Amino acid sequence: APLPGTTPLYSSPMTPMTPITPATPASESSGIVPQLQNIVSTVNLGCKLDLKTIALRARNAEYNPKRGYIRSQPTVMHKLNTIRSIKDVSGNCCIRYNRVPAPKALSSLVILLAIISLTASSYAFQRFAAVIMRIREPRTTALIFSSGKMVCTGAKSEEQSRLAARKYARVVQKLGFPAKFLDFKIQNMVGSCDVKFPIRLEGLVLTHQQFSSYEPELFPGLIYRMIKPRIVLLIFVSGKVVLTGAKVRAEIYEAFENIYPILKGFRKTT
Amino acid sequence: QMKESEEIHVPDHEDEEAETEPEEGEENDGPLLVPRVKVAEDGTIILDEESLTVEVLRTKGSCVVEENDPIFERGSTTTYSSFRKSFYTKPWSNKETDMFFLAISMVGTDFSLIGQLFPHRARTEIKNKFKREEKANGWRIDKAFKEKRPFDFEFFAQLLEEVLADEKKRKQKATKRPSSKEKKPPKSRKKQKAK
Amino acid sequence: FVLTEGLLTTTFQDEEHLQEVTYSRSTGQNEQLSRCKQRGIKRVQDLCKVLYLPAVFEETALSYFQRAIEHPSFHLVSLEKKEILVGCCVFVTCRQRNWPLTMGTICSLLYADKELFASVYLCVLKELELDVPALSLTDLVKTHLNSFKLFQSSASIPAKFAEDKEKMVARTIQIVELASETWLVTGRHPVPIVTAAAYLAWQSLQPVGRLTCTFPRFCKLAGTDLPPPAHLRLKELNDILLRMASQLAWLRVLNVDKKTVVKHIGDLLQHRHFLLRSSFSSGDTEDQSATAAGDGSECSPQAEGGLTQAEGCHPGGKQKCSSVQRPLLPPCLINPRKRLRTVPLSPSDQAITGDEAISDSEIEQYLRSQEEMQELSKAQAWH
DNA sequence: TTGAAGGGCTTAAAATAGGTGTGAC
DNA sequence: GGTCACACCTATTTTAAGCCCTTCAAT
Repeated sequence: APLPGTTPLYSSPMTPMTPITPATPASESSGIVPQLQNIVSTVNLGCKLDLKTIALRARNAEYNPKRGYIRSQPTVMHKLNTIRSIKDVSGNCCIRYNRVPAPKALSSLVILLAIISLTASSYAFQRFAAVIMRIREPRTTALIFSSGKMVCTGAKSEEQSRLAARKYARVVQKLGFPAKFLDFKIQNMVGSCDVKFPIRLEGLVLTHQQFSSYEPELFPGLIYRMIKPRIVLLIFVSGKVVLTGAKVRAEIYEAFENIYPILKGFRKTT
Repeated sequence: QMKESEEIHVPDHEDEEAETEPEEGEENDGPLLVPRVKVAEDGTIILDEESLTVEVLRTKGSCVVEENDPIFERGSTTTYSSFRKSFYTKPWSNKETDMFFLAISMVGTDFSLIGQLFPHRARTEIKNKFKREEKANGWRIDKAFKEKRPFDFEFFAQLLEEVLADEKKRKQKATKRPSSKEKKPPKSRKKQKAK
Repeated sequence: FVLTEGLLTTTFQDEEHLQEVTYSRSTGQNEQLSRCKQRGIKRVQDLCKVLYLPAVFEETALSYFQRAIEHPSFHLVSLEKKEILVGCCVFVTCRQRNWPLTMGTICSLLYADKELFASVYLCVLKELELDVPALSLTDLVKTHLNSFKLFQSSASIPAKFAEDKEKMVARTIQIVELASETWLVTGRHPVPIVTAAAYLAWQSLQPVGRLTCTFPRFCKLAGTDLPPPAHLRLKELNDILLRMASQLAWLRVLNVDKKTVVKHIGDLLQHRHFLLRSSFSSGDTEDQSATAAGDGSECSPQAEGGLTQAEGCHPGGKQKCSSVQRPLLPPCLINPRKRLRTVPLSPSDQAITGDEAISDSEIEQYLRSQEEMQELSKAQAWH
């Protein structure tokens, strides 16, 4: 598969390129290479972690395991008129203030009761049980679990994702945990590109109905579930395409080369 | 038909004072919608939670259809529903943005903790602000993270209060006297203030 | 055991029979076998009644519901979703028979959250592998206009505002088709398009006295909603009409503007194919047009370093468009929304192998010193 | 009174995981 | 009634274009 930055530039989109043999016949190649936008990977650090310690000692970390309840106070009435949100003891917002929808405005007492019931007891403020950690180089975010498993998101290449994951592991090590670096694996890749011509989605959904879902009432893009490779594509009228669900980048490239000739068939009114 | 509850999501209010009023709605439905509440001697509000909960669960989707005879015609008009649960985020002014970067340099990337420094902002607002600034002014994020400052809650709270009060004052002035084009000299942004 | 095994038959008699058996059995001896299923069946029937659907729809909807409720993917979902499932099955049935029911209508009947309905609906399509035709805009025009109160004068509708229904439907359909041909429909909510087209149709059928009636007032008269995107659709349609009008010599001398162009909609629609061809670059150059509107096709396939530059040249392209032969393109390509983008990979980023050494000092910038930790806990205690 | 602008939600994918909803055993 | 085996909420990332909502600027 062609590599984005290293391949000689194609002087013309339709010109078959010489150096690397594409999977498809040269005459059918799109000449367009999808760009990777996001990579999700997992690693097992191989030891149990105390997330509270990590959150306290790392200044690039965040952790809200669970909550307490806010007890209703006489000041609730006052708060109603002066603030825009109520936060729980961890500082997380549990209630936001906006305007009551006009047609079915609720009486303020009902609102107050709802707020009290939510803050007082019946609502459990579920929080996520992982440390959220960020580094700037490569710019990524990681979820670190007490089991020692870690998820790394936001990298734009496989190598970046691996390097970032190693840095997170080093931070954890430096905090005193015997972290290892086991089973690094790319779990998902997202790519995007532009075919440079508008696409009649309503025509495409007719001829590829078994793979497509196009519901403009719900989402402006057509959702195309390709079987081989098993990739989901979001196709937009503008000609922009998003590809996701890949484990390796070749799947993104292959899926795009598969869809390109199909899209070319719908650039004009059908 | 069927207006009442709308329930759980907690809409809210803020617009006006309601304080004075247990006006309550008699306009809304029937006997059961309003849960009972009483005020204890110390002022604590006590809610008959059970009634509220039951109410909410019941209205949540169950028998809408069978119990009324809506006159919906085919292709009817009422179709454009918008039960959206989106929340409006007040735009960040330049000075508040400066405070945001100050917070970053004080506590790092703990958005919940930063949220405690901004009483009027939710964690998601802080997180979105961070992501937005990362794309638009990534260098400022880097700079703020590297320039560590001592974490002084009181200092921050006081400074923020001043900034917000200032803004409010300015806004009122602007609305009352539109002529004054003073507004605010567009400084900041580049050089940051705050000691 | 499955009570409904073999239930998905195709004839009315079979289905009715099995349905009866199912109901009595489950109520009589096996009550717990899905209380929610029984309730769901009842709700499907009620919903069909409320919507005045033809009798045949009910059986189809019921068979979908039973298929769905027994499908492994829906066994363990929340009760709330199961109730929405009812609406999805009715909705699917309507779609398959080209009955123009919108999601908004069904959501308001079910008192359901639109986003939740949407997710259940997409799930049903995926899991049951259903092929559902798109909502037919032509059919939607007919039924949507049917609810307008414009077709006979009354206390609230002056005679000059009343319009013949057939004429109104015919012209609205033509305008919707024009919108579709000019990329105004793809990816957009259908109802606002119809609303905007109906307004233009109504004005154009008798411009005298109606030109001064605003869009919101029109909707109020007709007793219909005015969804926010309808304003945008109206603006886009006006833009197209003006462009078409500029091709006709006798209109050019009249100096038509966005208000007066409405008077000539009849003429414009008559020659719409010709006018579209001549007012935009011809059909086949769509690929050139894309090139003209976007950045050069040369620079984009590969160079991502050129991304920011490419954005920089958009304004130029836009201006070019507005003057002469603008290509016929979707509005989202003509007025690209400026969005923040992540900075692209720099060459040095691409050189990363993943095996680089990691310095201690780099890691240490992420750690709090002993003093910082004390400050932090002190501050939190205070709070 | 209008619009424009800005921010946040929708859709897809994938791993991580506790607590709880759900219904058949 | 307890077990089982999922659902599914919270959270993270990233692109696409449309819609919704609020605020503020000109007319």
